Parts: sequence; structure tokens; C-alpha cells
Amino acid sequence: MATQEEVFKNLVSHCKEYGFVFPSSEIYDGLGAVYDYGQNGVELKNNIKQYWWASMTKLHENIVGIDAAIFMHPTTWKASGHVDAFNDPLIDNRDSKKRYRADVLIEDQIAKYDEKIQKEVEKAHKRFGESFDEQMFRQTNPRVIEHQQKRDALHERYSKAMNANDLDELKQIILDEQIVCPISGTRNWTDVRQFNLMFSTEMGSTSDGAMKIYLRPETAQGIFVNFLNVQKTGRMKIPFGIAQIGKAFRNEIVARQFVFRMREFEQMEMQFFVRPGDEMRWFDFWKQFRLKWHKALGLGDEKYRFHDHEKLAHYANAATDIEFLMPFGFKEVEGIHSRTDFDLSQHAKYSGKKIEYFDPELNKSYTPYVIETSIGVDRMFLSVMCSAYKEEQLEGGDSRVVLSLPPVLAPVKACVMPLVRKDGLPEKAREVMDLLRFDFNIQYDEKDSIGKRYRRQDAIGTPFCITIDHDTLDDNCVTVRYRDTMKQDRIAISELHELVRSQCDMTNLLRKLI
RNA sequence: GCGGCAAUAGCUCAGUUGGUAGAGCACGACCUUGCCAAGGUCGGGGUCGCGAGUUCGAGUCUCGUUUGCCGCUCCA
Repeated sequence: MATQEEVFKNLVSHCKEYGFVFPSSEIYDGLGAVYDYGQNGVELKNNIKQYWWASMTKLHENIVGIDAAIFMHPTTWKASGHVDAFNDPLIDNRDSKKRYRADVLIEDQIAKYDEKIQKEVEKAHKRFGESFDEQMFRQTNPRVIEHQQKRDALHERYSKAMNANDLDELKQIILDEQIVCPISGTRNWTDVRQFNLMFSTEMGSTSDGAMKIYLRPETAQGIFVNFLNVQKTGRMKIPFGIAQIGKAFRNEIVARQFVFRMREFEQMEMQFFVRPGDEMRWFDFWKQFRLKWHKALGLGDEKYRFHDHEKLAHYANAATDIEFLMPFGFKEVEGIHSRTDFDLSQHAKYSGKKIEYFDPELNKSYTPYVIETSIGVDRMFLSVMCSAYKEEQLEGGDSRVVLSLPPVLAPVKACVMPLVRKDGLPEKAREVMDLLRFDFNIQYDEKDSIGKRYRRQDAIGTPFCITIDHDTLDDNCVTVRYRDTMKQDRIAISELHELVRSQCDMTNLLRKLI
């Protein structure tokens, strides 16, 4: 029996072999933690997005969508707190394997000189008592002067290096000052590196006029900066929500576990604006609704759990994750956060615009509170694949790999195959295809033995295989073979469309949510 | 980022003390069969991850590098 780890490895191979996920730029050795979706992956991913989008915008008349640009005004990220929070020069100690902020290490060192001076002053104070002239002492005592000079020199050097963003110089200061790691006590340091989690580029084609801009590290801010636009043009009344699906970019220090943590990824986010004071009620509403959305897919109720945050981010007053049981443990797939009025207030402050809502029922204006639901498309994709991927042992010693995808999400809904490639069967098969292809993604396959064709479709999760045989020409019936049970039914061609629709149409799934 | 391991055809792998690169599956064509991957014939496909070095000669030895996996570390 294969271990969970082996199964996950096989799944990654399977994703590549059957056109779901490829390493990015593979012919150039790939690009770390960046992946491309292949011909089947993109269908599955689009179906996931379609399910989410419909469940948000169609089922809630007070939720509308937008599609904001990836480039945003740089001040956006000052207001959101992303610029300040993630611009630190970091250094590792190789022995303790601890990471420190280089600027903090040096500032501590400066403080040590201050302590030394203070000690000298205190010692002298005790010795000379009431008649002690501190200012005179500081100016004349040789030891104090020496410490003071060193301290000032260090401070000046440090300020200069920080202003110039000179990372090599910061490391040199740490070496020159013989700063040791508080844990290992050694001076075995790595180079100082800037860990900016945001990708940046320049806008403007001339170097002097260029402006440093960031690729958005989250899609949420595109919604917040459009709050007034949408609220006014859509005549939206609180409570209401704005939904968005889009790419976001984070320069992760360690990106691993396949598509679980990527540098370029896709989010499906909805920001729900509510009256201050109502936020906990809506937080709970969205927790329940989002979990229902997941469970409706039938991947297994026991594979989900909430994980409440104990340590809250600076903007939140409540937060929980929906976790899914991946082969490598329960992992966050979606986050639900009560973000208070932090984001809108920050944008009001930095833009100078009044971002408020006039509530006719309360007859007053306020800054709305926000409940956010934010799900990673790629993580959702991975959880669907992990639950669907099965290596089955069949009777007679045979084995097969089958993707038991929810039919609604399957990249291909049915494959039409003539039993043999002659006697008019291929032509009949094309006729059957024409009945289905306008509403569903259908494949045609006439190559190799029928069993081999079934296995090929199992591997990409096609729920139905439709086989045309010689009898079909007389009775207009076909053999339908089901992916999960491998059982076969003889049904009339005229019933095929309804059979596929009943399993693959998203409507039935959406009905479970209301 | 640190440490360990790995990389040969689309996939799974073999390749001896260093001597001009192989198999099975997959893929294409034709024939055969026809309801659960396995028939026949022929064919296409690899600068052995990349770059140096040692050597008359490197898939094989050395160093560097990239990518991946595992463990630590980090994760608004």
C-alpha cells in the first residue's frame, strides 16, 4: 500500500502526464514555485471559478463582481500596510539557524554603547555625590568620550547604509562590530537580504519619470479602492458585497508543496460591507455559507474543519480558516476575516477622500465594516484533485488510476467512442457528439481497444463514456459506461443529453446552497 | 535561507572498473481484434538538467549552478 506521501507524488506526476499542471517554463529548467495549467487543468480550474462566481453573484442579489487591475497606485500599499510590514533587511545565523532583522541587531549594538556610557555616568555620580556635574563629566571623561565617539560613528555609518539600502554595508557593520547571535553566540552570518514579499516593477518608459509599482499581493485592495464607485453606480445598499477573481503575487521565502504555495496565484475574494456592530453576525453567516459551498461538492464532509485564529492581524477582530485534509495534513484553503473598518479608513486617510456610506435607515453616515471571504483557486484545485485521485486495485489483478471528480467540475463531461473504426460507426458517433457538444465539453476517441479508451478517460475524470456499436445503427441506443462504478447501461440516444445535464449542470449544485 | 537526497526518451527506469546511449510503457502509420489498459509490422523521439574541470576519452569522477523532494526555518 502506497503511503500518503507516495500518493501525493504520484498525483503530481499524474497532473503533468495528463495535462493538468506543468512546471512553468519547463524547457528552461522551470521557474521556482511557478506552474502552468494544461489543457485539462484549465477546464477544471475554470469550472471551480464558475461555481464560486455563480454562488456569490447569482445567489446573492446584493453581491456584484468587479475585475480590478493588477497594477495599483503605489499609495494603495502604504495604506494597506504592506509596504512597511515587509521591507526588512534580514540576516541568518548559520549555527542557530535563527533569522534576525539586521537593522535591529545594529540598533541593539548602538544601545549597548549608550548603556556603557550610562554606567560610567552612574559610577561617577556615586563617587562624587551632590557636586557631580554630569554634563562636564560627559565632555571630559576619556572612557565616555571613546564610547560616545564609537557610538556616533556607528550610528552615522548605520544611518547612511540604511538610507542607501546598502545591504553589504549592513553586513560589514555587523562583522566589524563583532555582533554575535544571542542564541548560538557565534558570528557565522549569512549575507543580509531584503525580503520584500511584494514583486515590483517600473511604470513609465523613461528612467527619470519611472514610478516603482507593485504587483498586487492580494486582490482585496482592488475592491476597497472601488467601494465608492460600485456603491454609487450600482445603487448598492448596506449590507452588500463585491466579488472578484484574479491573480495575486507574493515573493514567498519558501514556496513548496506543488500548487499549494505559489509565487503567482489566483484568489476568489468577496468583501461584504456591513453596519458597524453587525460584523460578528455576518462573520458567522459567511463562515456557514462558505463551508456549505465546500461541502456541496461532496469531497467528504470529514475533510473540512474551521481553524480559528488566536493571533489576529492588525486589521482584524475575528478570523478563521477553512482547512481541507490534504495528503500532507489539514491545510488552509480559505480565510474568513472580519476586517473592521481598517481598510476603508486607511484609504480615506491616504487619499483624502471621504469613504463613507449614508444609511437612510439610521439617517447617518459611517465607515462600513468588512467581512472578507478569500479562497485560493489553486488550493481549491489541489484539494479537489487530492480527494479525486485514486489508485484502484480491480478484480483479476488489474489496476487503474481514476479521478473521481465531481461531474460538475470534470474537464471533459463525456467521451464518445465507436466500438470499431468502420461499418459507419465513426459517422454515427459524430452524430451523437453533435447532440452534446454545444452544451458540454465532449471528446471523441476511436483509437486502441475499448478498455484502453475507458482507462484514458478515467485518468482525466470523465464521468461518462458513450459507446456506439453495431446495434446502435438499428436501435438508436448506446452503451453508457460510468467512471466510478465501471458499470454499463444501455440507453436511448435521445436520453443522453438529459443524462449528462442531470449530473454535470451547475444548477443542481447551486440549488444545494439555498 | 540552512542541511540531506535526487535529476538519463512523454512516463517508469537500466546503463559494470570512465570507452560513441538502452528497455518497457506511451506516441505516429498500417494490419488485426472488438465492452474494461497487455496482437503484429514499421517508424519518430535523448547535446544523459545546465556550466566548468580532470582525462586520449565523462551519463559515470571533481567543483559550481538550476530544479525538485524530505527535515528545520519563515509565512501580513
